[in-house]
Amino acid sequence: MKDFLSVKEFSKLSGIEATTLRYWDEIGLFSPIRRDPGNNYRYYSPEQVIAVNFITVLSSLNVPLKTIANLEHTRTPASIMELIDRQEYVLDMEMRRLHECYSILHTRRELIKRGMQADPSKIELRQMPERRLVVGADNVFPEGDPFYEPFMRFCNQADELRMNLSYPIGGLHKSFERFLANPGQPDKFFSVDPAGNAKKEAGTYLIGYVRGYYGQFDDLAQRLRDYAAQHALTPHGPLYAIYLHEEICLADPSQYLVQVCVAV
Amino acid sequence: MKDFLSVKEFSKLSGIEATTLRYWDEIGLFSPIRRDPGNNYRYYSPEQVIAVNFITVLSSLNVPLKTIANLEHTRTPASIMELIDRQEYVLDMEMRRLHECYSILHTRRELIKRGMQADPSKIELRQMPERRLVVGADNVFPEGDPFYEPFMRFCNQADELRMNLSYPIGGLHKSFERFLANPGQPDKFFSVDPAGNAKKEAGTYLIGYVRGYYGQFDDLAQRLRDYAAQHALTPHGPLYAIYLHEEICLADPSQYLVQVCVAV
DNA sequence: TTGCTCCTCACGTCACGTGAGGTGGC
DNA sequence: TTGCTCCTCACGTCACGTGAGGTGGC
Repeated sequence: MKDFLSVKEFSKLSGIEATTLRYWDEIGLFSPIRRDPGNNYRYYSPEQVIAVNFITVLSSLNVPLKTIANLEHTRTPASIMELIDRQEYVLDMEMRRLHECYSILHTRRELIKRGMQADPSKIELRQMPERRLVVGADNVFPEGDPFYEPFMRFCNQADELRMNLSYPIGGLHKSFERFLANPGQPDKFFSVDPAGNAKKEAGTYLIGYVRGYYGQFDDLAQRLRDYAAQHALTPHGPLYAIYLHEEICLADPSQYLVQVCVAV
Repeated sequence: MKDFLSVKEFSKLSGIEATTLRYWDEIGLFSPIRRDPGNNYRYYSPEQVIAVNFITVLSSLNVPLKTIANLEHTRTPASIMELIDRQEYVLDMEMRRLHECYSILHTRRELIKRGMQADPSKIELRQMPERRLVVGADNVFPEGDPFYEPFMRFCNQADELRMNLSYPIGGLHKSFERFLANPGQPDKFFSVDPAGNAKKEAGTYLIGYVRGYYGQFDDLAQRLRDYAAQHALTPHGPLYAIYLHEEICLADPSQYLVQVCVAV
């Protein structure tokens, strides 16, 4: 059998597992050009590496093996073109998706890191860069449960606002005064999406941290006000509460870490 | 159960199939915050949409559910960061891979289309743009089988030359004269990789097509020579035989379509 | 003879999908 | 009562992976 390759040889040449080659043969996707009539050994030709490489490209793109098998059985230039056309579109979508995932993970990591470095006991004054956001509609807080309804409404806006809820989220208070009056009830929710249509402006911010569930800022509100008074600072513009460590990082809601910042 | 969401409601909010939510509950990856003690109904809280969205991002990146489950059970900022670090690397690799697949499909489609438009009976003169290639080592043709050994050697160089054999391939003859003398035995093989380190120069090329297996150019060689003589053209530089429709497009090797071109 | 490769067959795995049969809420 | 949703349990699916037991080539 000098001019043919055994399963192992062909496996090495093509980079495909021998067990996969047997499976592909079994389902009729890709078979060796000959079988030894005596011992049933599979023998491939070197040229088959071209066809099998094309199959691996498609299968690595999650094209169902049945679809590829159909293609292999008809084998006309037109049908190949058609599949490639479709796949180029799918690939384009997939690459956009991966880009979005990258952006989601990156944004999350940045915020988690910020939370790990934060000292919840301190108020600080720092320059913050611009940050893009997608901001939801005005919240309406009913009696009773403080978060359920407005948060639900925010989530339901996701589609409409082309908002991806995998990004970190936060609450926006229209002014420092409104925060002081109702620290647990943000006027809007937002998601920290770097492709957002709204932005938190760059500038000097008064920053505080607090541990606890979304609604518990009572102590921090006072501390921020005192700090601002002592340093003769006038908060202006909206106040942002970004949930750095929540559900994802910590099982215990009382340990959630929130960063609160307002421009001064 | 006003403040809780049923499986269907949570499914709609999160975009995750109800059956998937049940499966994730079953394997201990993600469970509703409460169960009705009477009928065992699952009830989710709206806040859980944050955690589940993070899970879907990871699972859509093919992180094993067990890995995600471990993460969910420890839930520390440091362990999340570690996973995100790894995933950013994996994502980077994956995006490069998809880019390569896109390039492979695109290059193949271009050549297949060219083949569909070609008229094998005609010789033509055309301007061709530069094309990148990865060229293998010099072929050595032994007696007997004309293709097996050199083609095998070419395939085995793939790793070393960082050559991806999923791109279309072809044969290179160092000169028109060498092609005339031995049309079936190219001096080198090459792969049509747009990121290749070698190139086929842009310029005016004498182009012919032929149907048949890699080695059968006898008629075409003469026709090209006659055409060149009649039009007072002097072929120079290497001759390229690009296999437009082979194994992938056509089951019958006698119908393979090869484009032969040489600069004039 | 020894070690290696090859074969088939059966069963496992992962992340669900699909009914089947039955209960519960408005 | 009707229609809808929910439940569990069992089995199917896709693309392999993993031995188990046995044969064949150098």
